[in-house]
Amino acid sequence: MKTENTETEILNAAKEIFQQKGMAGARMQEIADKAQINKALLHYYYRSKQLLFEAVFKSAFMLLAPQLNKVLNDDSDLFEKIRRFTENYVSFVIKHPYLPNFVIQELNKNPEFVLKLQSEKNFPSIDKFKLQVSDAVKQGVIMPIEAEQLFINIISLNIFPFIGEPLLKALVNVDKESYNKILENRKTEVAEFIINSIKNNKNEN
Amino acid sequence: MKTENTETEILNAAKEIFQQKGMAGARMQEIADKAQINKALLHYYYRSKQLLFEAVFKSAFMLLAPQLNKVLNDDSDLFEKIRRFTENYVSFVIKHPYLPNFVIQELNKNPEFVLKLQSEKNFPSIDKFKLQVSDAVKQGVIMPIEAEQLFINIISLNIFPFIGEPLLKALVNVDKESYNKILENRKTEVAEFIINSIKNNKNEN
DNA sequence: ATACGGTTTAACCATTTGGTTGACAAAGGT
DNA sequence: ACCTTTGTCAACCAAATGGTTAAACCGTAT
Repeated sequence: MKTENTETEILNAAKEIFQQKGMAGARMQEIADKAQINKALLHYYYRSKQLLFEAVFKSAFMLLAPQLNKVLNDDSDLFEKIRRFTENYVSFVIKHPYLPNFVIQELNKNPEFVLKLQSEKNFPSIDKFKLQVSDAVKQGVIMPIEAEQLFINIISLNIFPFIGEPLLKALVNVDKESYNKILENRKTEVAEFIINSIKNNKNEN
Repeated sequence: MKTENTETEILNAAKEIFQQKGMAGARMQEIADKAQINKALLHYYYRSKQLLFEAVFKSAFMLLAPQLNKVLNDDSDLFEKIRRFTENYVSFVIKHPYLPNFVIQELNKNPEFVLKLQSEKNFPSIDKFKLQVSDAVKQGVIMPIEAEQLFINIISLNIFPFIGEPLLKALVNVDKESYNKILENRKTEVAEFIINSIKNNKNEN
């Protein structure tokens, strides 16, 4: 009886395959091979491809959510928060290289999926961040900007370089190694780029 | 004999299906249905799913490339160029909503694809942009920044809000209509955000 | 030892899917 | 008129694919 072990073995194999090939491109047999078990076991534990996929997807999102919460519900100072998030995010994605792309991609092909996620307890909420931004604006720490726009900017600058890697690597015309250096530099560059844009230079208090 | 017409009819149908469902998710029968022709005709004109897909992909990229060239090889002033690009890009994507996501996605699943694209004559090159940025830095118009980083920032801020729409819409917690308003505002907001970040305030010459 | 529960497998099944074939129609040249 | 080329289709095919089944396996409680 390996019981519990097999189930997670399957989930791990499924994560790899689904995240690399997507729902449509993944093959149940390939997942079974990677988990080194009989294909029937996939159905024994997860009933169907759809359900196995949903387990993988939910698990992936649950890994991503706390990352996003770092920008949204952390209590630290706005600038510090931006710095910490941009620095942490790179290391996170290096550990899970296919994850952001996977989540984005499947969400695009299945937009109603988001409803299931939103009902989860720890789904990130932007409310606290909005207050923090409007406070910073009122106190003259930063130039007027809508929290939504700032949030979208932060996320875009951090996530897209990974999702668009093949395209950007070709456009910037560098090899894998140089691109990784560029990404490494972004750990600090992006935060300064953002802060530089929003900080209010007229008030030096 | 409708000849020439059928071929483009197929390509148009294939574009829609492939861009929405990706290579793996697309079905030849569905493309034939959308083109209102017999499935055998798909193979008569394009031999295989792979070749039909490549035709669609290349055509999609050829639409995207000139957009990117606007940032790279246009002769206008740096700030003006950034403003024009961010403004134009939104209208472009509204016309081709699935296109950027499609290109990014298939490039991720097929990174060697990029080689075929790079050999094309009008593949965007960053060289001119690099010169322009380093000149602007030398002349004190903008703060020191590497052209590659600036380029990645511009592209990220403009493309990601579309690719990540389902995710961002949920995180920012707004409906389709409000999100579109946010995107509309970004036509100008993004350019100012970028320029604000890089422009040198100390030299007012 | 035996019976029982959950676990695992090989073999199997129905459907889907990309691709092919052969007949036939519609021009177009001679 | 007749033959060749091109375009179109219904029917067909083999392979792949998600899913099922019935039997075997195995630890454990009786």
